[in-house]
Amino acid sequence: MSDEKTEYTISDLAKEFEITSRSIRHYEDEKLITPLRRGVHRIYNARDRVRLQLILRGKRLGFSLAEIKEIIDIYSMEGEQKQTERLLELIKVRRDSLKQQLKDIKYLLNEFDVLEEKLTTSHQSE
Amino acid sequence: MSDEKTEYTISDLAKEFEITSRSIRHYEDEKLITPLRRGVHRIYNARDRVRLQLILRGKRLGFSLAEIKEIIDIYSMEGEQKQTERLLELIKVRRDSLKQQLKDIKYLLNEFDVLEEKLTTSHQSE
DNA sequence: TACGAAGTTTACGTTTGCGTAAAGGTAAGC
DNA sequence: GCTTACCTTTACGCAAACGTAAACTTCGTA
Repeated sequence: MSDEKTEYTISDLAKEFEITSRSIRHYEDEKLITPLRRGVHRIYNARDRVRLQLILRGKRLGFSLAEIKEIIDIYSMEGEQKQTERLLELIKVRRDSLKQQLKDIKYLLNEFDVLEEKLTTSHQSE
Repeated sequence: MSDEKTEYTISDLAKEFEITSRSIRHYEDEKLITPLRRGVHRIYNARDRVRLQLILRGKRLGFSLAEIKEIIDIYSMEGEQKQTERLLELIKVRRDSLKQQLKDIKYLLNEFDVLEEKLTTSHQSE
């Protein structure tokens, strides 16, 4: 009845996302994720798991861990009395960057289409 | 009547793309671009300029220089008798990666929309 | 309770992508 | 020929993002 699962060990998450435990500990060193401790062992919850997903998504997009931390911090501050203006500014910058990436991707995908077309048709006519 | 311009110095390109000459030389060290030489000086042509654009596009997408070289090599082999199968395979891998990035970007852009909405309306109601 | 699997900290090593001198060669204009 | 701006190579430096080894500790279970 609970949300899927409520607790994970470091190797649970490492396996699920196909990364090393070392990486996860590194993200913790860099303050991107802060699991609870049961004694000396790290205990991750659903929230931590979502954070890890965000980290990996950010990495796939080419963001540095510092940038990802910035983005994650935006999320963590939700519904706060923080500096709303600053948050909106951060979002704007990030959004512009992502939109540029969108263009780049569409350009490359199109190039691939053209190239593939060229390759398969020339292969056909032999 | 020719194509825009036929020759560029290293600083021409550095200025145009807002990077350092050092970076361009580094890309050459890594075999991503190989300009002609007039004596000891590097001379870049339109083709080199396109390559540089591809390099920067790849970087914006988070690819490593090694990966970008692989992509560029695909282009350079166009219309050859190389291993067509291998090229199609490389394209497929790259395309899958780009499509994943597309998903990631759309996800984040949507999150930003939601977050911005939340921020501006709550700001309004105060 | 003894063993093996998995977890922990500490710390040095490695790769990538340039930055940054150092020490000079070259080309254009005066 | 001298200055100035720009180019060259060589090479050490450095931050980021982990890899990897060492030397334990802890937990499940047989």
